Formats: sequence, C-alpha cells, structure tokens
Amino acid sequence: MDHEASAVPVPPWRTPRKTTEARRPLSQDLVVEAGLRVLDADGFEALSMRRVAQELGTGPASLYAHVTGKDELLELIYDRVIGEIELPEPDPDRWLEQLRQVAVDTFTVLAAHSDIAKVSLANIPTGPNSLRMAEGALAIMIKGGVPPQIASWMVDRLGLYVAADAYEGSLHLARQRTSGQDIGDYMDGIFGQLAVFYRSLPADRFPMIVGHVDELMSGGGVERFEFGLDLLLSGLARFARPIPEV
Amino acid sequence: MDHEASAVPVPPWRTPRKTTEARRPLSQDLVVEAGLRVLDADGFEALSMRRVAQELGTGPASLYAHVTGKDELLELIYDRVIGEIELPEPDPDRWLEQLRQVAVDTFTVLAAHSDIAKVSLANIPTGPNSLRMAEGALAIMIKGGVPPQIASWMVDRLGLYVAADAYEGSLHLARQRTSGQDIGDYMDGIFGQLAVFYRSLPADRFPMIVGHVDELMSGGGVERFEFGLDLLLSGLARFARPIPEV
DNA sequence: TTTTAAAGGCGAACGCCGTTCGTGTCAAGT
DNA sequence: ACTTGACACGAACGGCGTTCGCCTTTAAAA
Repeated sequence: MDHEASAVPVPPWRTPRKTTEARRPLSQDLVVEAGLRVLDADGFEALSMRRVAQELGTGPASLYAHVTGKDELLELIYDRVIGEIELPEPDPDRWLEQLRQVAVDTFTVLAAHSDIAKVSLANIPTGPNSLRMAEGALAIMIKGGVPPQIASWMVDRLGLYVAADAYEGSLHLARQRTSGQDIGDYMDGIFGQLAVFYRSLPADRFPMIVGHVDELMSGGGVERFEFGLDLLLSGLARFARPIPEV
Repeated sequence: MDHEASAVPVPPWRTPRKTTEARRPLSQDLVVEAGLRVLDADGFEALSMRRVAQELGTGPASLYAHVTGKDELLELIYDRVIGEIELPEPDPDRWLEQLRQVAVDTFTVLAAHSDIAKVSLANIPTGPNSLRMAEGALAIMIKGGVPPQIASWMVDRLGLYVAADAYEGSLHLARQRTSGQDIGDYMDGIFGQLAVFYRSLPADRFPMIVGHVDELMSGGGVERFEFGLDLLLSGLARFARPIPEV
C-alpha cells in the first residue's frame, strides 16, 4: 500500500484537476453569507452575482443552483439582517417605549448593513425573521391597547418609515464610498456646499429657505429619524385605549 | 418655381443624406420630455439612455451633449414632475389643512409618474421646482406658527414619507407591468396570495398575524398613506404655537 | 459669397451586468 | 465497480451607461 508516498510526479502538462482542495460544496447559507460580506464591505452597488461568486472562488453560474436569482438572494440577505434585531417580551405598561426601541434598533441594524433597506421597500417581506418582526410589533401594540386595525396599519407605516430613512442614509454612504473621501470630509463637503447653495438663492423668491438655512441644515441623521418617529408615535398614542378586562 | 413637383427621382445609389428631415436639433428640454414619455409609458426600469435616444430617433451618444449622464436626466425629469404641483397662498388659519393638501397632491403626482419618486430618495433635490416646494411648505408652516426648527425638519420628514410611499407603490405597478396582467387581477392575486399565506402560518408562533389577517390586508394605498400622513401631522400640530404679534 | 471654427449628431466599442446553456465531474446508491 | 443524478462552472447572450473619434451642420467672420 501507500503508493502515494513514492508516486511519480504528475506530468506538468497534465493540468492538476483539484485546483484548490477537492470540490468545495456550496450551499444557500454560504451564498447568503458571501453576499452579506460583499454588501458590508463594498455596498449595494457592488453586490453583483459575479462579485458574490468571486467571493466564493467560483463563477456566477454556480450560484443559480442555490438561489433562483438576484432578487431571491437579496431577500435572503435582508431576512438574515432582520434576524439580528432582538424583540422584547411585550409589556402592556411600556408598549410605546418598547415599540420605539424596536424601531430604533431596526433603523440601526438596517443602516449598519449598507443599502439592504432598499429590499424591504421593493418587496413585502415574507421571510421568517421579517414575520417575527411583524408579529412582535403587532403584539406590543395590541397588548398595549392599540386597536388591531390601527396596529396593523402602523406596522406597515413604521416599516416604511424606518426602511426609507435607512435607505436614504445608505445612499449618502454609497456616494461617500464612490468619492473615496473620508466620511467626515464628505459630510462636511456636502452640507457645506448645500448651505452655501441655499444662502446663494434669491431672497425674494425663497425667503423662508434663505432665512432658515441654519435650521434646515441642523441635526444629524439619527436626530431627524427620531424626530419623525416620535411624530408618528405620538400620533399613534392617541388611538390607544385601556386594555379591556382579561 | 415649384421645381419640386416635377423633380426627377433621386438615384437610389445616391444615399439620401437627409434621412428624416434635415437634422432635428436636440435640446435638453426635448431629452427630458422624451425621458418622461418613456417613464410614463414603460416605467422606470425601461428608462435607459438607449431607450430615450430611440424615442428621439437617434443614438445614445447624442444625449450626452445635453445631459451629463443618466443621473442628471433623472433629476431633470423629477423636477419637471414636481413642477406640476400647485402651491396655495399660505393662510395661517388653515395651515395644517394646506400642508396636508400639498402632501396629498405631491403623493398623487409622484404616483402618477411611475417610479420617479425613487430619485428624490436618492438625492437631495435642488432643482427649481423642488426648491419652490420646500419654500412653499416652509412658508405654510412658519406662517401657521410652527417654530422654524420644527418646520425645517418637517419638510425633510414629509418629503421622505411621501416619496417613500409613492416609490413603494410604483414598485407594485412595475411588477404588474412585468407580469402582463390587468391591474385589478394583479392586485387581487397578490393580496389573495398574501392573505392565504398569512392564514397558513403556524398560529402558535404567529398568533397576532394569523388572528388579524383581515386588518392587515384592509385598506388601499391611499387610505394607508393618509393614515400615516395624519399621524405625522397630528404629531406636528402639538408643536404649533400662536403667531407672535406681527 | 466663401471660409472657417465651434457645436453637436452619432456609429462603434469598452467594460460592466443578470441570466442561461451545455458540458464536465464528483459522490452516493446500487 | 458501475450507474446516475446533482451540481460546479466556462462561455456566451443580450442588455446597460458611458466614451471616443469622426463627421456633418451651422452660424459667424472675412
């Protein structure tokens, strides 16, 4: 036995068949993970089937055995990201606070993973983790005394608001990435230019804009997100009724 | 005169130099108009430089003399669409009602022009008509007694909400267009499937969803839009202060 | 009227993209 | 040991935005 030890070297014109190490088996999880890696590293616009395949050391065609297409891949990545959000056990006394926390957490997680928020704007998310989120938010509200009809619509509206804001923020990130600048320099540049532009407008046609440049430019992304979120939530609170006897 | 009437036919090997009718001069306006035509007819995903050029009977390279690229074309189309919205003369007594009307009108106009709302999510609109909108909304609020800082952020938040909802709606339109179905059939199909899907979920893990399918599915796009809008506006109203002596 | 220079139309090509086809190869079941 | 079915993957298709370079047209200059 052990012919291998004294084996004659393979002739060089015999192209080595096992290029890396046998055949690495792919799987949907591996594809999704690679996609998420590309997304976090290089952003949404860089997430192409070719790039994901490259990340896995293969060609684009290989992915289609595990994923029906790019759309499905995006939905899978999205659901995976949503899975990172923790849901509290509903407490009727703190329902508003809990709902707010879930919204903020969702915003944070979506913003952390580049532009994936776009996916939830483009689809009605039906992955297991998205359903978990919807169920959790519904439970917090309904157990807090919000009428089911209101709570149902609120899930929709909150999801839209959170995703839209995260998406908008990610687009700035993408531009900054393209520009190659430091994130701070980029932001200063954009806001500086915009402030100068506003101030340069004809004051007779745009008196409000010219007169309130400082207010228009003030506040960062998170501050503005929470401002809008609190508008929505304070509006919602008026609908809440005391819990009926259980 | 009138040699034309009895003119000898041009020899066919003499390739006709004026193919259509001399050279039609292009212009930025013509390009933008053609782009809007494509958008309304075939949707966002069909709006390519090639397609717009085809609409003008030329090649894609010709457009770049009038537009720096696709991004600028989209912004120009967007601003043109925004120009369709009418702004009221601010009336301090009816500021909330006026603001609401502007938001609804904007939503309607954006939704009418397919997916153009996407552009305002991707950019901070700075076209003349977009500025006019911002100025108008600011004026309504500030003259209505809303503190300038709140009004400034509200312009941002309202724009985000309106654009996001219009964008989401347009994505359904795009799918319906792709599927080739009638709009009614498509909607019934989607909502029917979704309702069936929700009802098929395990009731122990998703009791709220399974128990409130009817509420989750109820209401059309406009109804939901106005629900969210009124949440935002009722939250805003709490900030309004009586106008100081003028 | 002729010349000339600037402006702009446009065919062709580059390098991306998502997706499909056909072939090759491995590993598990017989 | 052989068969077979799943799947990896190179190559190619048709689309995209954009650029290059040539050529026509036009309007001002001579």
